[in-house]
Amino acid sequence: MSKVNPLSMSELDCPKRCADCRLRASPSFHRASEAELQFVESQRLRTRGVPAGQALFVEGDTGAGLFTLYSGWAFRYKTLPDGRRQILNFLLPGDLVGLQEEFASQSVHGVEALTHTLFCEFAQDALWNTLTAHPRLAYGVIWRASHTEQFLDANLLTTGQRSAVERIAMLLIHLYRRTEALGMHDGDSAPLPLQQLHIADALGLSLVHTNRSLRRLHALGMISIAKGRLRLFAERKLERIAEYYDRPPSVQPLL
Amino acid sequence: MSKVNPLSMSELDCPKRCADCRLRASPSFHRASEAELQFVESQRLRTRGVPAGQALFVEGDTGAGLFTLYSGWAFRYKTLPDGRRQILNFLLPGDLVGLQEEFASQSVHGVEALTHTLFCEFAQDALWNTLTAHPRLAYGVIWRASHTEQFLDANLLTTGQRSAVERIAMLLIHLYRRTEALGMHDGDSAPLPLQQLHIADALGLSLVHTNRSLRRLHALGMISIAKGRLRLFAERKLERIAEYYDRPPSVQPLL
DNA sequence: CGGACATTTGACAAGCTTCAAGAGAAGTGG
DNA sequence: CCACTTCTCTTGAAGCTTGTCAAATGTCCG
Repeated sequence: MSKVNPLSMSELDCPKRCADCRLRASPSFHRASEAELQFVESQRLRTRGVPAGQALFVEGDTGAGLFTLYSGWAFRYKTLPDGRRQILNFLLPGDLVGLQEEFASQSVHGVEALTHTLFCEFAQDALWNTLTAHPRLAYGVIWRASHTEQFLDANLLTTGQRSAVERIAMLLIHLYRRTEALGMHDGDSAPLPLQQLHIADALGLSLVHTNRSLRRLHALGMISIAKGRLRLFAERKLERIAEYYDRPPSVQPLL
Repeated sequence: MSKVNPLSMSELDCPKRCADCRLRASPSFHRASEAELQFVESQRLRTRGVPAGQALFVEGDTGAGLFTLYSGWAFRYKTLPDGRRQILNFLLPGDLVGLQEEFASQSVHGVEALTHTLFCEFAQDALWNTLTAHPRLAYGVIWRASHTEQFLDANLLTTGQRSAVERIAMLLIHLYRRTEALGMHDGDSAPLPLQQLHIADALGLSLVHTNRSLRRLHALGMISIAKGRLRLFAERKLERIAEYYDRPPSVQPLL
């Protein structure tokens, strides 16, 4: 099960020094200066591991802090009182979560792990400290907030306007490319630790209909999902079905 | 047509000095220091008026800048190539738009005016200048980005999980409260310069079904929309229908 | 091997969309 | 100021995508 890829090492612990961070060794992330690294390290409280299926925090929690996902997969979600759940977006290594909690008395969404995950937790006033001490890092935070917003926009377009098959095509392309940009691919297959229920809840579809639509795409020979891995056999055709042509940025900032 | 309310004066021009800004005179916005006011003014390029139904910029435009909505109503949207349109959120005075364009080579959404609007346009490097010179203002920018994200989350929950009537109840409550927080109410009615098509496109519903659902809520005596004004007769009941209990912050930062 | 959970399939119901057309409101020009 | 045009709102009818209920098959793991 051990992988060479640094972004797949969910079983390994997070190093003490940010300078030794596996993420920062990846070409997918901006290089930080020595001073910035030291600063980030000073703002880092601890590492928190969350087993698959467990929550980092849930809706209504108070004092949920600011986190960077170090390894593994997770997702943000909101629920209605009767249990309906909407997955807002999926979190991959490097993603920042908890920015909204900075400005709200209690958390407005939950975060749950899909695989075993490690989060780096930052101090309560880390955002303000960053803003006053390291504008370049703060710029990165805004960059990230802005990109999350971009994906939420895209997802809103999806759930609001696209049909079931279009939605699924869009989500699969999106995740496929994000993992690709992070160097998580293995040959022509991407990791995909989602269950169909996650896909359904992310796209506003029922589980049954999600399954039927997935089968349809499979029957058309366009996709294959097996053993937690996703293969796209007709990326261009899927792109046209979904009318989705976005590509994730190849290099991202990291807090 | 002339109102006493400073936030309704779409027909009036924006003052030269930010210190004279009508928005800043409202208790809905944080007070800025003298230095901050001067700084913001130095970053402001000009005022741009956009007539109702016209675009501030459209998808694919390059070099769209950073704007604050000074007066009037507008909305952000995305479209699919076949014409389907999703309204992402509605913009009210004080709202910041164009942050995403800072980080993208071309704009990923359009902005269209619902009423006659005035936008304050900022310089290309205003964000970076703010970050380095006025962290408190930059904190406000992140606050705003975070709150937009919060609404997008809420809207995603809506389009993904709620039924037509629930969606409409949610949107009407949301807009009702936002206008209320801005002091735009007139007795028990709120301004609502939307057509049913806007409501439909914001919620991912067809125009016809939107109309039917609106009629239903009207027949139940819960709402009334007439002459561009919205009245809610059973706010609590609507709240329970939508399972939507959020309230907008009473005081917001302003760039 | 057994139990829990995920996926798959069938049948039916329902909510929503589409097509179509009339009624009302608002803007335009003579 | 009124006739004309155009846009918005409203309502009916039919059809389709999607949801719900139910149960079988497959898979993982102790």
